[in-house]
Amino acid sequence: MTDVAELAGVSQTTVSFVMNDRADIPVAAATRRRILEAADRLGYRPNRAAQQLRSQRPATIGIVTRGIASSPFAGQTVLGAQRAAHDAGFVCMLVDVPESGSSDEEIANLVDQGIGGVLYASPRAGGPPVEVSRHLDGTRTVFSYCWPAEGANRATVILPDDRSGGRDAARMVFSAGHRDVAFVAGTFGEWSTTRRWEGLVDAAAEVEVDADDLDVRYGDYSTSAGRLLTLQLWHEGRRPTAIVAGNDRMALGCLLALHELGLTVPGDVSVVGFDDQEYLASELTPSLSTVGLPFWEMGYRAVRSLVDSNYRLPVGETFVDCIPVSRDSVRRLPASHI
Amino acid sequence: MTDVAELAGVSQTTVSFVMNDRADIPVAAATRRRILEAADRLGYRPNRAAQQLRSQRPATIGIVTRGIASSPFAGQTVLGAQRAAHDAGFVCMLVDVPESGSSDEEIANLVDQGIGGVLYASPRAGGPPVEVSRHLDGTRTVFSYCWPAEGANRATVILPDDRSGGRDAARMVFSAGHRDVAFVAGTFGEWSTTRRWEGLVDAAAEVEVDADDLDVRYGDYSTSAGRLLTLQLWHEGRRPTAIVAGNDRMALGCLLALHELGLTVPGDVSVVGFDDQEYLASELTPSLSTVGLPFWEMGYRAVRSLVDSNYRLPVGETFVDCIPVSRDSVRRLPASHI
DNA sequence: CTGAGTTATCAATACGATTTGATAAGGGCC
DNA sequence: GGCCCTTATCAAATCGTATTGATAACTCAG
Repeated sequence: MTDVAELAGVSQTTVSFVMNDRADIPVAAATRRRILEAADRLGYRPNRAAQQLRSQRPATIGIVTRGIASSPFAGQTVLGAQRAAHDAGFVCMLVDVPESGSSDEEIANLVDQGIGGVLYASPRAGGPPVEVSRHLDGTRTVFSYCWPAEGANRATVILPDDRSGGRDAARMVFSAGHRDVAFVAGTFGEWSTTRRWEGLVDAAAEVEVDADDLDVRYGDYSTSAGRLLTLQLWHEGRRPTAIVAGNDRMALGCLLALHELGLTVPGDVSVVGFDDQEYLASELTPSLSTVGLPFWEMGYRAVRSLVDSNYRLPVGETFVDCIPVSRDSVRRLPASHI
Repeated sequence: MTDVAELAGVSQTTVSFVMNDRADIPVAAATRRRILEAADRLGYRPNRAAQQLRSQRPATIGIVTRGIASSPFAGQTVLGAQRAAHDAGFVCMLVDVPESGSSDEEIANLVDQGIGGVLYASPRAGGPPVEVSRHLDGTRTVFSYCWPAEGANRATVILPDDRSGGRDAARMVFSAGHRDVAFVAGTFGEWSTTRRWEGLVDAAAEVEVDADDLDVRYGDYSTSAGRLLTLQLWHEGRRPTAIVAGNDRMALGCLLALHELGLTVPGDVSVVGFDDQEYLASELTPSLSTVGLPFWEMGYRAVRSLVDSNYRLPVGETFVDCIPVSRDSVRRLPASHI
């Protein structure tokens, strides 16, 4: 910056004013031009460390992910977060932590960076609540698809609206005329599982189907569980015309099981998934009707709330709508069938 | 730090020496203890910006990923990278860029941070070569599973050994007695596809199978391509006893197709995948024998080479072994069958 | 012509650490 | 005792920027 000042024949102070586009300080147009030219010629780039040291204003956002590696989804959250950070002139620092265990040191490292806030992102609502490191005590934190172990009611949490998502999924089959529907669900008791089930019940009520007539079986969100539960249904003599699966992997399991049973999808049975998992849902045969989770938007809104004072997420839970995607795995039943 | 010095009754200089564990400067044990105690009491944490400004030593590594969001693999690279960075006291800054298009500004941002080096990570060798931003000119860069568009021969590149991986995959079926093997391959001409094919030919030679007797068909690494190519094989009257698929998604396509054809896996046909894709390979029925890619190690070694001067990746290509995983989708043929 | 207000610029300081060069005290040797 | 070497400590300079308070030149109303 001193070099630029010298080349432009002004003081370093003035250069700083120009570089920061300070509206409250007038700089002659000619001077401004000379400075910008000099900066350009010298390829001047600001020294972030110096900026930060002097201004004390944070310029980076910490993203703490639980299991980015194991999930095809966490990445979307990170992308949304990055966009929001970038829009506000922030940069992102990423730390991945195991689902349990504190990684205290990593977090401390992050905080030392002079962070403007932290996004704590999980790819799913399962697993234990987040043990928040003490090092984050003075730092604004937003939780995405997870809750802190302590003070969850005072935390800012952003969540997909799994309930309305479940409703969306169920409507896909109900509106196609199906009435005998099975729910091949994920892990029993897990937040998302319960919410999706509630949504399914909502949708059933809309078409005057009694919730008790819905056959629900719980597994663990894996492909093999989807397959086994489906086989189990048939072995018990149940013959639903449609299956709503807990997620796309389970839906794949359903597909495999139905194949084994000599049934076709959607000819004999319709199947709906959940997640709109990349490289999976759209590629299966038939392509899977499913409900996508709004990870990108969750990441975006969470971080925007950290960097943009005109935009604040409220304390408590904020829900973001899921994104239903209609594809080929649902067949409309002929009217006579109903 | 000044506070710590005051509380401990020493100069700030001495505190700095203790905090940095400087071996070349002797500090009395008692003094050291007093300082550490004071630091602990005050909850002292160093100001990274100040450290960096003064020392001019970089403390962060930039990770540029192409498409972290869309891939279940990139995450592993990031994890390995993070471990290596952390081990050397570095922290990671992450930027995701679209596969084509420069994201110049994001990269400039990264470099301004005072970066110690950059890892350019792609989840697959496909796509166009990386257009490296000019802003990275003075920065040491390592490429993982991709090459720079310019000066590729002078770049440091770390790659999975897809050829030996292909060999591993093929050996799984050859050593189980299969001789009539089809290769349901990925995108034609793509680096990985070619290398895997070469490996397959290597393995064929080992058991004296002529490469011309291998039936190879190219698709695009998608599940639906795997399915269509498999159906096509059978429609043309081919009856291989084993299929080596270009990746796990294609292997899944094979499974689906074989189901449709009324065949069982591995009873009638054995299938081998590639990637050991999380949530997929191990969950299918039968669980998929496959070959994992060493993403974690690639990330680790790449970044270690940036932060640890005792460990340097050579200029040019470095290959890391793939990780064969034997599961249930391959059946050993009875000896009489051969 | 004067004083106040505006415009354009700068000198000096502070941010919190690292690093350099200096100083003082103690020990060993002749 | 004088000299040198080692040990233990510190004062001061420095990194590159943002910020504050001052200054000089100019404008304009009275």
